[in-house]
Amino acid sequence: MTETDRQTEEKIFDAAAEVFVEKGMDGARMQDIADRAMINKSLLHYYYRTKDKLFDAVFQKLAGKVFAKFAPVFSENLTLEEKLRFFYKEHISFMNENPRLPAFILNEINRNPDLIKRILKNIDFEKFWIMLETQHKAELETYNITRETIPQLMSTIAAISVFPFAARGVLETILENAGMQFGSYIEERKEFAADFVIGALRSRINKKQ
Amino acid sequence: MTETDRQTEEKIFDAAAEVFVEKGMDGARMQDIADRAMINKSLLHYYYRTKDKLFDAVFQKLAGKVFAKFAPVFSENLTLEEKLRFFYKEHISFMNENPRLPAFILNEINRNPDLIKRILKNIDFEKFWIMLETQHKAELETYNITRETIPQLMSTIAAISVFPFAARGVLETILENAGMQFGSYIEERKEFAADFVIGALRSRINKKQ
DNA sequence: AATACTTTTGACCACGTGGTTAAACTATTT
DNA sequence: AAATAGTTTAACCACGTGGTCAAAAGTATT
Repeated sequence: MTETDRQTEEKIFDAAAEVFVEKGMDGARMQDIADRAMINKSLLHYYYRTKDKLFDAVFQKLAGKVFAKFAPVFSENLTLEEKLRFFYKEHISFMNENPRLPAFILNEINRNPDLIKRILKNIDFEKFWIMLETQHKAELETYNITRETIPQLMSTIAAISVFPFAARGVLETILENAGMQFGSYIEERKEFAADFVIGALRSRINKKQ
Repeated sequence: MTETDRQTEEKIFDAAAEVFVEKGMDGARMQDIADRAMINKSLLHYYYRTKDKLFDAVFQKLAGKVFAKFAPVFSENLTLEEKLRFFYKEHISFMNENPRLPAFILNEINRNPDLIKRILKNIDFEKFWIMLETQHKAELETYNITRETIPQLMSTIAAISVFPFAARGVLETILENAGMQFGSYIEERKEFAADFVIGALRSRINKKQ
């Protein structure tokens, strides 16, 4: 099977993913997708009956991929601090290869909050906490991390890696003014992020409230 | 410009701001804006000739307001740590009153990066750094903050307050699963964010590299 | 009261949109 | 080879879109 013989459905999906990520659901045009897939517009409707269904297929797959990227950290046999370094290295690298994905997903969820529920409803956060607790009981105590502080902590950890991509346009302009490149900022960030969070965690030692 | 002029123009602007923030540029409809302003659609075009011009007016004003919120921190006579606490309290409160603003602005910039250049080009970041250096010379040295580390630091500080609003849909769903409210999460965050950053900064003391 | 000017309206338009349909083409089965 | 089922296409459509325009309504000036 040659390059051009790729299955039509796959060609459509890839083209749709490109256009949707670039323009968003509202800004995307079926004709644009058809053009990029180098097929007739009617074929879109033959494989995915409506724009909504096509968007849904694309979103579910891409969003699933992104959220899955948070998981493998827990299968590694590392200390909490090592896991943090591992996470930022992996996660920022992944996002750097798909730089528009975070903003796309966050924005579409903002447009239609139901989109995310299907993806997250399968995740058992209680189980996740138990796993964390059994793997890192001592460390959690040391850092004074409890079930109650998890949301603040986790959202902060995610914020530090995701935000630069969600706010890429702003950041690029500011960095440019300072004579820096977004690319090297991102490279730096892998280490900076881990150092920053680990520093914040260590400062919690012996500060039970 | 008469009294009724201002009223109409203001009514249009407010309605447009609502719709644009809610639906984004692509998703917004001129008819929808006219309906909310309770006027004829033609009147939109009478005051703001095109959708683009109307959007531009709205975006420039809202974005300007948001970025201006970062400034007043520097006019206060406080230590760096106090300023951080002050900033998070003020900034998160402001965003909580306009919860869709951050996602809207970030997304529209992502759609059209030129939008932000007009706003940021007037800001002199060199002057900003000099101000910071003169106000907090000793502290910057203590925390080992240099001109080079500023972008990483500042983007991290912003990330921690902005991200929860940009990712509100995801966060709300996750918090719900854990039996928590977004509102109380945000209230907690004002203090958590400051503690976290201050902790990270303190861990930099005597760690010159 | 008449005039000139501004604001508001309804009717209208060209165009791009997502979507449909019937026919043409291709592969598979009989 | 013929019939059948699946794939692809061009032509088409209803509709919503941003935008226009001339006339009406309202207001200020003379």
